[in-house]
Amino acid sequence: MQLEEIKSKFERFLRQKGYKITRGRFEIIDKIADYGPHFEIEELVRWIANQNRSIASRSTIYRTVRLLQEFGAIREVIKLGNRTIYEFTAGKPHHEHLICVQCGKIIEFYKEEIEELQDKVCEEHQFTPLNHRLEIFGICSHCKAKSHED
Amino acid sequence: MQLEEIKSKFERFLRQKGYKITRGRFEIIDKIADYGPHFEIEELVRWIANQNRSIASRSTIYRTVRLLQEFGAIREVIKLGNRTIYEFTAGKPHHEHLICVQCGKIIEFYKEEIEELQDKVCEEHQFTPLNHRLEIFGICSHCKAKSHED
DNA sequence: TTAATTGCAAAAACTTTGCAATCGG
DNA sequence: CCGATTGCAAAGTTTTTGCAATTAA
Repeated sequence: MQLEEIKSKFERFLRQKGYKITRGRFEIIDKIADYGPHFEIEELVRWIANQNRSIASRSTIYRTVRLLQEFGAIREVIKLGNRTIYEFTAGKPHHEHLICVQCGKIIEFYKEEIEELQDKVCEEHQFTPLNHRLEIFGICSHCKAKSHED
Repeated sequence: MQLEEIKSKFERFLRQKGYKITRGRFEIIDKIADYGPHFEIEELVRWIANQNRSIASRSTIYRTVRLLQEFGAIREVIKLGNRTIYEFTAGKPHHEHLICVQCGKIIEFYKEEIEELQDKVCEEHQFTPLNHRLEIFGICSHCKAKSHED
């Protein structure tokens, strides 16, 4: 999905909720898209603050991230210790993550069968799933190779 | 695994690390075992503080929870918003969780095939898994039934 | 006009830490 | 005795919020 498409869908979302279309909100989307697929809020706050023209305060960024989660463009994908890593899903299909605990590298994957098995488990428990998150923590191939050098 | 067995393994763990065997640490294990399988730290701190004989301060509880995680008796199993729910795994076999976002109910499940598929994914990425967490958020059967009453 | 939004600073919630006193081995 | 542990209070992080000024509709 194109960025412009997301923004116009977000605009519709805001209208439908009775919220206002402000420049700040859309500039934050641009910045998040620029930043890359994964970010932590404080990281984003500092990054935005360090740019020549500041577009939004810390509170507005926090509030907008919450709004974008509600809208569905952003997801909390990794919870590691006290850190939360968000993903700008931007219409990307659903997927899970491998996280290298050594270098922080994030690898995305999708396994249809895992999804199906989850649905099965939910059925067995008469549980209606809304969303899920699978995080696999470990060591990536690069870090493993590096540790063998010693 | 029996509580006493866990405690004696923990004792060995402490010795092996050059740490000390203190009464506080073992009383905290007892309290966690008493509390139930899932807890949040602040909840536990308040619960312990409200008992006639206080056994450990907030810092000691935080420090001991960290130690027990290192030891492997405790796991961070659910990360929801800014909350962290720990589990006293106590030698229970590995499993994942369904979390009802309405009432907070936690249902444990285990699906061998999901585990196998995860291993397969890791192999495909030459990724060495250390641990993982699968959280499925949704509505439990009880809450669904209740919402149909209206 | 009027209701939502923003920025700021303050507060809240959670967690870690420095330090002096204490305790275990 | 020596080094680890504890409790306390202080500080660190991350996130939320009250409020007055501003802005969108």
